[in-house]
Amino acid sequence: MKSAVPDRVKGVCSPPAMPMALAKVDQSVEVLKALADPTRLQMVGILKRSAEPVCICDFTAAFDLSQPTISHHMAKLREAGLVDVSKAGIWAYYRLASRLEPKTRALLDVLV
Amino acid sequence: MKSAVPDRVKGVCSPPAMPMALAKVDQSVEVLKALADPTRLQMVGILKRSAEPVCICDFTAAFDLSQPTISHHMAKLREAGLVDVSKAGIWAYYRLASRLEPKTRALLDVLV
DNA sequence: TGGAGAGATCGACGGCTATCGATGGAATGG
DNA sequence: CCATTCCATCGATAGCCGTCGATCTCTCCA
Repeated sequence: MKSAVPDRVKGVCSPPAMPMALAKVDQSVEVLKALADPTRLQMVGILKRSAEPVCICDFTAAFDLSQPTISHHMAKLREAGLVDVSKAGIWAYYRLASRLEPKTRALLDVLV
Repeated sequence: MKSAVPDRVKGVCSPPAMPMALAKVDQSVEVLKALADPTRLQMVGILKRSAEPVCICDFTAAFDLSQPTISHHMAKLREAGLVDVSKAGIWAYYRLASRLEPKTRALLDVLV
C-alpha cells in the first residue's frame, strides 16, 4: 500500500468540493442543535417510546429542573419541528411529530 | 377509537420511565454537539466522502473563516473522536476516525 | 543558519443559551 | 365569581461558544 497522503507543494491549497447543499446543512444543524442537550434528547427518547401523548407535567416531575426550564426545552423541540403539542383542559400533551423528514426519522431511529 | 390522551387528575404527575442510560445520553450528546455546527458538519461530510486524507489547509481555503477558527473546529471534531490526524512535513492531514462507534457511524451515514 | 510557510494555541470579545424566579393567561371546580 | 392548577412567557444572570488577531512551534529549504 502506498502513502495515504496526496502530493502537495508549498503555498498551493485547493478547496475540496462541498458535498452538501447549504440549505440541507442548515436544516440538519437545526435538528442537531435541538437534540444536542441531555434533557431534550431524553425527552425525545421518552416520546418516541410512548404510545400515548405525554403530559408535560410528567416531564417536570421526571427531571430535576424547574417548570419554566422544562417548558423552554419543549419549546425548542417544537421550534425544530420534532414534537407536536395538543391541549386538553389545563394540560398540554406532547408527542413525536407525525410529519417527520425521513432523514430526521432515521436520525431518531439511530439515536433513541 | 378512544381519546388519545390518558385520563388524569389534578395534582398527580407521574414521571415517565427514562428509556436511556445516563452515560449513553452524555456520549450521544457529545457527538451531537460536535456535529451541530454548519462548518463542522460540512467538514465531516467532506472527510467522509474523501478517499484520501485531506490537508487542513484545503479547509482553510474552502471556508470563509480564519485559520485559527478552522483549526479550532477541527480540534472539536478531534476531541469528539470523530477524526484522526496525521502530520506529514509541515502539513496536517485529517480523515474520518477509523474506530467509530457503530452508533456514530450510523449517525454519519444518515447525516452526510 | 536563518527565513518562510503551516498549523496549533492564547487571550479577548460578542452572542447565544440554559437556568431560575416572577408573572400572566386559560381552564377547572367550588 | 374566586381560588387553584397547569403552562407559557418575561426578565435577569451566568456560563459556554464561535470568531478573530497575535503569537509560538515546527519543518523545510536556500
